[in-house]
Amino acid sequence: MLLSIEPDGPVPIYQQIRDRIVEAIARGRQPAGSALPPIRQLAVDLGVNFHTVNKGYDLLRQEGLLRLGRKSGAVVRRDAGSGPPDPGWTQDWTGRLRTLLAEAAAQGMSATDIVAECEAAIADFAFPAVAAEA
Amino acid sequence: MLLSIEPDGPVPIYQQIRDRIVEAIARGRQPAGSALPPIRQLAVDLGVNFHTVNKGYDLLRQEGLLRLGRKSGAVVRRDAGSGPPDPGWTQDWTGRLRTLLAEAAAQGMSATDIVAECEAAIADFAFPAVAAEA
DNA sequence: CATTAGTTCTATAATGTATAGAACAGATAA
DNA sequence: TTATCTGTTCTATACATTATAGAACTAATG
Repeated sequence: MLLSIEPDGPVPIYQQIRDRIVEAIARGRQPAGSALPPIRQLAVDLGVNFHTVNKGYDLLRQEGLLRLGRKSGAVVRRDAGSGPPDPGWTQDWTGRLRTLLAEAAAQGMSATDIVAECEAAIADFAFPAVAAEA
Repeated sequence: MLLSIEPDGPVPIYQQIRDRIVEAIARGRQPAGSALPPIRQLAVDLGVNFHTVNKGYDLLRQEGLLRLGRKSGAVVRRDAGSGPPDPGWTQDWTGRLRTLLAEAAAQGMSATDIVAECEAAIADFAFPAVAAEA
């Protein structure tokens, strides 16, 4: 199964679809150029309406991560090796990051634990091989 | 001004109120035991309905960060020095963290830049002084 | 030309958000 | 006691979002 969804959760289905695909891209399971399932097919697989999948794909297109074509279908447009992100996006993302990390600090998580969780998450991602490693 | 709000933004007002207070707690500007403005007063200051503020406060109460009393008002219940967070909360938070960091990786941000942003955010927080520092 | 797959349109039901007003329940102070 | 302050609960309305449903359209491919 490419995607797993919680239909009765608090987060909207189209948002879950978007999130799972973003994670798949970050982990290298969907590199730039790879194809995603057609809207209608994925909708059947997940047991949801095809408009819901369309909304998730369209979100990814707005974020620059997907290219949608008539017959070409949904193709990944960006991944970890596609160059630096848009400055406007970075500013927005930083704000969301600070809110999320602030929540951890307020809940009593230590600074070292927070950093450890961040590094553990990053360890699962597929970054392009750097020229100078040694 | 204790709080600033974007009324026409995509994120709900009650969520913004919750987020700003979480950040204030993490930064030590609202330590455990400190009082927040009364619901009706903050509503006037922000120019929103008092039910909206109530919803934000109630969210923080559900998260264990606020204690709400009849006359005592809204008082911060937890901060960075109140001990380790709930395991169930940690699991949920880790999932949200991974999604957010995956977005950065998919957008082309490097691993070192991501870690740097995390550490920059944490640098603004007020963690309790550790016994062994040297 | 037929097929495929995304796109656009209307429509409906359910849920979430924000506002509004009223009343209630404790706790404190005059 | 009485008045005041504070969170709490209730109904109600208006608007936006979410999810479903069906139909038709557009462009590219075989």
